[in-house]
Amino acid sequence: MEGKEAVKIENFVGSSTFPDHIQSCYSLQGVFDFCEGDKNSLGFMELLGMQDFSPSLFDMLPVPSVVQTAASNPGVTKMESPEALNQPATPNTSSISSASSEALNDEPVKTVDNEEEEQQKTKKELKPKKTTQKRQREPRFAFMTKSDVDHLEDGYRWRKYGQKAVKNSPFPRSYYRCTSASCNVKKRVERSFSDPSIVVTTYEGQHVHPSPVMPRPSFAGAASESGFSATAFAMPMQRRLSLYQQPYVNSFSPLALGYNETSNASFLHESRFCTSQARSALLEDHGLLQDMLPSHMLNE
DNA sequence: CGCCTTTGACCAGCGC
DNA sequence: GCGCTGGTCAAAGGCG
Repeated sequence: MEGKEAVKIENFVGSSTFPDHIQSCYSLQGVFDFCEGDKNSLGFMELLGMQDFSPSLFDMLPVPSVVQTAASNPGVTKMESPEALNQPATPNTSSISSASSEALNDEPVKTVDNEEEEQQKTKKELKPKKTTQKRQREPRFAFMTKSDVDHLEDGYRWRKYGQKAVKNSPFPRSYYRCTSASCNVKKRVERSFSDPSIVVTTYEGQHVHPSPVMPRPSFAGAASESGFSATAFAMPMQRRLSLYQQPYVNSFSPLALGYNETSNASFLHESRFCTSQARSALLEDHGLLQDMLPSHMLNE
């Protein structure tokens, strides 16, 4: 990913607890500005320490990335950084969230195995349950999506392993785990208390495998779901929203002007780019996109 | 039959 | 120490 697609993440203040963030993020209109291009700013992937994706995963995906227009409809489908309070603000971006610093590297790789074994031992003695070691936290990324469905299609297969009522929210929180063996990515899905139409998804961890889900012939860019080189990307979701989701149009996007949501796959993909300059850069840099976008879009 | 969801119980962390 | 809450487990059941 290039810096030109940097995410603008404003400083979040306050708690690091998720619910609080949901609140605060949601209320933060314009948390992400799409059009103020600071090409030097760090992009989302940089935040994640994934600078080696080239072209960026985002750009490879023709999938509708629902980008929220902070101006007209606050809080919808924004990426959040609920737990990235320590991350440097990265001016400029669109649908992105941020890495949680809380667990990024504080995980002493050291004797995790040993610890785990010990703990498993002790726990088995107590109860044949729970193999959790000292609750290690993976980097987490959260973002909001306006959607009717809770579980958004993101190209990966998930198994629901729990659901809990959340305090101060009438909506339960669902817990999903990537079904791929050896991939311990998890995600939590819940609806925003303040706006039930908004789904807050929190990814935790990074996929260590390509997206296993073959595309349903949904989008024009059906390749989307599979073409995703999910090398280590935990939250492709913002790029792969299913048709169930109400596409959110980034009103800042020049493409949005001539495109409506019916062509969401292409449009939304583009929606991150706010200036024609950025767009042309996109077209130059990412030939892939050219294959995927309707020609008339490219001409625009 | 395999995979998934549901759901109640359990556990750990945290605040009081 | 106790209670609350979030997170996870695992049995049971459903579905294709």
